[in-house]
Amino acid sequence: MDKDLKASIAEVQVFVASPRRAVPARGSSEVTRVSTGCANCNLHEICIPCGLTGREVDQVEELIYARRRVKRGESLYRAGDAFNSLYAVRSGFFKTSQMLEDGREQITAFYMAGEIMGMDGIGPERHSCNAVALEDSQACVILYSRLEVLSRNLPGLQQQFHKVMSREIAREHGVMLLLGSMRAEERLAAFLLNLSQRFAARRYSGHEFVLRMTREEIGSYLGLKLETVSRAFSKFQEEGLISVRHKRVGILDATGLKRMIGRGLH
Amino acid sequence: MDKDLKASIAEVQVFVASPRRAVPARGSSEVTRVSTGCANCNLHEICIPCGLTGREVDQVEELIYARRRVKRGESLYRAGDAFNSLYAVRSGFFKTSQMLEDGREQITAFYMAGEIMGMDGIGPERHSCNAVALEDSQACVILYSRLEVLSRNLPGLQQQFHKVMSREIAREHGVMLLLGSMRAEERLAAFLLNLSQRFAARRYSGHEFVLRMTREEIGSYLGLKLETVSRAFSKFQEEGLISVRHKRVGILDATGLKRMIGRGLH
DNA sequence: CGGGGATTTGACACATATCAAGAGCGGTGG
DNA sequence: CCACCGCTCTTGATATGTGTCAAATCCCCG
Repeated sequence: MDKDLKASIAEVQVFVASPRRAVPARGSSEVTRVSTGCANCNLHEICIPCGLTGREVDQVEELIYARRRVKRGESLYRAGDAFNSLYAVRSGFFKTSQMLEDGREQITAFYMAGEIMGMDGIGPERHSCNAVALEDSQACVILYSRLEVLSRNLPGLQQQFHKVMSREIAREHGVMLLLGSMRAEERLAAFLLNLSQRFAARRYSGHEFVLRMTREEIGSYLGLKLETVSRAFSKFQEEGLISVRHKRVGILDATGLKRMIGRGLH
Repeated sequence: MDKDLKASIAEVQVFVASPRRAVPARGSSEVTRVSTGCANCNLHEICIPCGLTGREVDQVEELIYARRRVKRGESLYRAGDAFNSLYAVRSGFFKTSQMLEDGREQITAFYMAGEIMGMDGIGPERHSCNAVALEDSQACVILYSRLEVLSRNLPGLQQQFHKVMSREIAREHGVMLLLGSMRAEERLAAFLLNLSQRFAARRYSGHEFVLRMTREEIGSYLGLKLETVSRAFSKFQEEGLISVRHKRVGILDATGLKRMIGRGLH
């Protein structure tokens, strides 16, 4: 039994008034009652409670049925699973991906702390992609049925939820622009700048960070092969735009990176 | 004054109880009060009212502030415009696109009757892409502020709206899969099958239809150049999968088209 | 400390882009 | 109603960006 699991057991507390039913554990991921609610969570400026008043945040906490620990490489949910809840990343890093029959995998997103996963499942009432942890992670389980009810009574929550969905749509538009009209180096530059920005928004360094995904996963997300990603990294390093050593990346010249996007050839 | 405009004026009726403010006309597009409400609209099985009871549909009609006529090539909204409403396509065909500084355009979607546009504007409270009519078209103006209020009181509407947003996210995942991991011919096959299906859902022929967009626009959507699109059309025709004559397309072998997707090379 | 996956780099292949020319069609105006 | 013009589409020849295959090195994880 590893230390994470021990910690998770120690953390079990009756926090939610009346959990309606059990959430099935998948793989070795573990389900725990939440001990720290949204009000104490340091992500409340980024996550669902963003913009809500203290009283409202207390109510929003009731949404969180439990928290799930997911170890590196394991699934939070899989394509085809029944849809019951959304997930907010509490800690760690996830990827979501779609598969083609022949095994080709397209990564559709990387999620970091405070971001919401699973919204594509609402329509079909079934998850349509796989969510896998890129490192040992935790996700808050947001029961969708409760979210529906609660957001009818809390306009602020309703608004925030709609904005979260809307931003997911807008984000994907950006990815479509990237995949449909940018060249390999532009794609990687856009990707690095995006990561940098998101780390900075979480008060981590936006200038120096560790990639949680492999070159192959970056390639899958960007519609490139891993060798092409690797070559682009090397080229950026030669040009003094970044420093790379395996997964450790330093952004040396963010302006230079921005300049390479959106100007066609050269 | 053309016949469409005359018709639009003839159509003006006080249908909505208290329009709060004028919707500014853009270009030569025209705003009219709606005469036929959602209950009579033949799209109610596809559009927002889908799944609602008759009573509920009556209430949903209050969402529709007006209808806008947009002529071919003109904008329904532009990137940067303040966001006030969503739009449901009443008739015709629209494209939405994102621009890069250097003028590259990525078409992010084609919308046909019953589909909802503009959801990416909710988060930023500003439209983030351009919506242009591909033929003379009409769109129902859904005031977002009313949608928020009404969906708090009509659970069915809330549910339907969330599903519409969710499906938009899922659709974009599909496009990302297409752009990120399919080859030119697979992309076109997927595109044609998708169009065919959507026409069929609207009781038009899914076997024979007229493309509303140019080869260049198809290419922009699929991340290809127009010549590549044209060549793929010709190849499909040679292989007996489809018939093409300019914008008129016949699907001769849907199974064959499906077979070419998702099997890697060849 | 050992082993296997991840990364880098090179050489070459191939899919798609680019450039170019001509044909077809549709809308407009005489 | 016909003829013209311009835009769209098709097709060919060539260029190029990225994929593919291969091998060596590096590290991280167990």
